[in-house]
Amino acid sequence: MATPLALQQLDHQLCFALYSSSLQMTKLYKPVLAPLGLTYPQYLVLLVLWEGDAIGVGELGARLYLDSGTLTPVLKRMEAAGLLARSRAADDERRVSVALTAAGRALRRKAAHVPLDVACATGCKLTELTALTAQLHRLRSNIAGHLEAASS
Amino acid sequence: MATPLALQQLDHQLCFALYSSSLQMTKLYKPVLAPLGLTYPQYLVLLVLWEGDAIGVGELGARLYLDSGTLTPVLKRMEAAGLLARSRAADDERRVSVALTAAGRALRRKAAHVPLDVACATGCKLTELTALTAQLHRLRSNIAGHLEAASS
DNA sequence: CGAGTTTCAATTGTGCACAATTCAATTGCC
DNA sequence: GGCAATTGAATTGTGCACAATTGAAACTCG
Repeated sequence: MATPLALQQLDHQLCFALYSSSLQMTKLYKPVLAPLGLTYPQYLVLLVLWEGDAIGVGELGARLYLDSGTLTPVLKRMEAAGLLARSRAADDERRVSVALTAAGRALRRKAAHVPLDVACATGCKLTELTALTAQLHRLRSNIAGHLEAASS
Repeated sequence: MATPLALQQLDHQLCFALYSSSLQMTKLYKPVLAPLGLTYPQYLVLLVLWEGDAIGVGELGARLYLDSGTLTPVLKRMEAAGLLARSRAADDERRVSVALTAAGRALRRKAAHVPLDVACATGCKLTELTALTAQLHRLRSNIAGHLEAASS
C-alpha cells in the first residue's frame, strides 16, 4: 500500500484546490465589483438581501456561513456607505434587523452584469459550472454535517 | 430568455459555493491542526517545504497563489515557532530563502494522519474527491490565465 | 412572578489576504 | 564603470474570518 506521506502532496489536496480557487475567484471579482464600491463579502450580503429584505443578522450568517464577529463590521461599513440600515427588531430587542435602503435596492440592476462577466472569465461551459456548483454544495453539506456532529 | 436578475441567486453562484466550501473546509482542519500548533495557511507552507526545502519566498508564493504581503508575517510566526529559518540567499541578496529546521521536518510524520482524517470527514468517496480536485485545478488555471491576460 | 438559563449581537484579539508603497540589490545598456 | 530600469521582499493600511468573551434581552420552570 501507499505510504501515508504520499498523500501529503499539495496538488493532491482537495482543500488546497478549494482554497486557491476561491482566492483566485475573489481576485476575479475585484475589478468587476470595484466600480460598484463593493468588496466580495459585501456583494454576497447584497445577494441575500436582494432575495429577501429585512432579515436578521443571525439568519444572514446562517445563509452565508459567517458569524456575527465577521458580519457586524461588514454591515457597519455597508450602513456607512448608505446601502442598508440596521435596527433592533421590535418584537425581540436582542435581534438586529438588516434592511436595504433605496440605494441598496437600486444597486441590483447595476450589478446585473456581474454573474455573466465572471462566468465568461472562468472559461468554462455553463453546464460545467452548474455541475461543479452542485458537487460543492454536496461537499459543503457533508462538512457542515460533520462539524455539527462534532460540536454536539 | 431568462432575465439577468435570475442569475443573481446566491445558490446558483459557483463563486459562493467555492467560498463557503473553502471556509467550511478550513473549519474542518482547525481541530486537526490545532494539536500540531498550526493554522491552515501554515500547514500549506509546510506541505510545500516538505516537497522541496530551501525555497525562495517568491517561489513559495507562486506555489500557494499568495504574495509576500501575506507570506512574510506567516513565515515570521513559523520562524518564531522554530519550524523554519529565513535567510538572505548568498547568490542574490534580494531573495530570502526559507528552510525547515529539524522540528519542521519532524512535524511531517506527526501530520501524516491529517489528509486521511479530513478526507473521511468530507463523507465523499476518494474517487469523487480526486475528480473534484482535478476540476478545480482546471478552473483555477483558467482564472489565472484570465487574470494574467488582464494585467498585461 | 423571579432567579437561573439561554439566546443574540457586539466586542476583543489573532491571523490571514491583498493593494500600494518602499527600499535595497541586481540587471541592462551604454 | 556608471546610471536607469527592474526585481524581490518587507511594510503599511484596509477588510475580512473566527474564537472567546461580554452584556442585554428573552425564556423557563418552579
